[in-house]
Amino acid sequence: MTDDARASVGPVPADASLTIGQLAAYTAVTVRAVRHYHQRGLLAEPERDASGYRRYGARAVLDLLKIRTLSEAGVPLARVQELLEVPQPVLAEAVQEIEDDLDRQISELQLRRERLTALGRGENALLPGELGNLLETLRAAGVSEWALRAERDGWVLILARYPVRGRELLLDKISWLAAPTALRQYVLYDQAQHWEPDDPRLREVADEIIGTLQPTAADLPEGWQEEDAELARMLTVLFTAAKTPALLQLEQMLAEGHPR
Amino acid sequence: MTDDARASVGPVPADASLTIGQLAAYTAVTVRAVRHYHQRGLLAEPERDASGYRRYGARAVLDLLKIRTLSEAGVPLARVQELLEVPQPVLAEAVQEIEDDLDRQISELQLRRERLTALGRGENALLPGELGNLLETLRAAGVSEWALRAERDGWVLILARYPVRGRELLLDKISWLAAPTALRQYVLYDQAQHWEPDDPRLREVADEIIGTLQPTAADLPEGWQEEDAELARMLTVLFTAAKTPALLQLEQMLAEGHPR
DNA sequence: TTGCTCCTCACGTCACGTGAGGTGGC
DNA sequence: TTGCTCCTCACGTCACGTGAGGTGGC
Repeated sequence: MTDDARASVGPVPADASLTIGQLAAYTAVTVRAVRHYHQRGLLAEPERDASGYRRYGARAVLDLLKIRTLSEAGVPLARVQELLEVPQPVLAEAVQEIEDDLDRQISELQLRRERLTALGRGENALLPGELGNLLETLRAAGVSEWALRAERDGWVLILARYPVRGRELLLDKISWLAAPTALRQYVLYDQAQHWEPDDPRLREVADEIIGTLQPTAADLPEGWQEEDAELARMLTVLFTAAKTPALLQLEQMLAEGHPR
Repeated sequence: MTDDARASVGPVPADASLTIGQLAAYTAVTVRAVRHYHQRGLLAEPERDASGYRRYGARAVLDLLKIRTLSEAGVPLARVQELLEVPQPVLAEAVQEIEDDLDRQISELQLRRERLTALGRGENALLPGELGNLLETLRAAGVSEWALRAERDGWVLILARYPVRGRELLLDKISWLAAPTALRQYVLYDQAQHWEPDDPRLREVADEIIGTLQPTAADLPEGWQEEDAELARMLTVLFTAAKTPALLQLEQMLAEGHPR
């Protein structure tokens, strides 16, 4: 017997070999997976015993641990097969890349975990942070549920279609509302919609608002790019879609432009 | 128009609505996935425009963000569907469990990352730590590659079949080899196999080993449980499978038992 | 005799991916 | 007219899971 012959891990005496169940249990894969790897040619078919049962030696354990390690790291079985036939230094190099990939997967999972936590706080928490902040500010100021929803839905649509300009406009609105007078006017305007069109308080609200700047779609500067004109139209459509008679009356007063 | 009617997010004017591509891009899913969610009944089919194109409002964005968040966390779509119809507090409770699940997934990935690093160091690094240590000790002592492989493969098979008793025996062997004389005898025994059966150095090695304890399968205490008897037979099969003439001669000398 | 493991097909599963063939707006 | 998006089938993919029907060892 030569040293070479002994060095290769040959067939093992049946007494000291493993059944497919033992192999699978030790390497923590399913029996079905082992058979699947045989079918795909990833794992060599071992000898059979008198009953036709597969009998595995130590090589199968090593190979299977390798296959599982790579496969669980997200490597497709086709690629695993390639890597099984490659010398150790090349494998080590490939493993580096797979590790980077796994690190990205872990970061992704941590991101998903954060988004999940957000969902636990309500669906609005899944929206961009700036929008969430705006809605919180308005809610804290006593803005009606309906207005909150209209604000949210309008911005969602705007942001989805114009991510860059939309975000700029949103930040503009947030800084505008940072002024207490602006926020107060917003709340008044919101409350006014439930009044009768001839409610005398409408006049008071109009007088308070007139004279202070309130940006609207109409204020958008001329000469905007086409995208911006499109955006302006979208803003108009969204924020004039559902106005109560009281609001229309209020806007009429504002359009006249001078306090009575 | 009643407050209730306005509060529900109804169909959006086509001018301010999203195409399936815009919706998909903003929520970072594929167009195909959105259609798939429609097919499964997860996401309501929206109105169509004159060309038969789907037109989405803000509700679809919110719903889709919810679906994506849950689905990416590993929740099956069937379960996602259930959770979409559940009130917020119940959802929040479910999210807790899903978070725990995600945490487990992250831990699993970190484990896989460690195993991947081990694979980068060679296939032996995938084996149990104790076995790896044993092999390192022997390699450092100058044991032949063949003996290392035989040792490794033998223990792999033993550990796979008898995880508990096998590990105990392995630890026994490790502590036995901690004694310098034991390690030296191991190395001598290993080297002797390449000599001629009538090499006079065999006598010297035999004389050195005789008188010191070397545990073998034959030393196993009587009255072992059946598993242990089975294990003993396995040990014998494994470690007498491939002996050179020199080793047989050496064992003959050892069996005689007294130094010449 | 019962229970457990093993065997080989072969169809099923899950969440979409990927053409196939065609229409519509700029 | 070209390029891009949209539409609806409908089969394909990946890594096995899951019976179906049968044998073998204790």
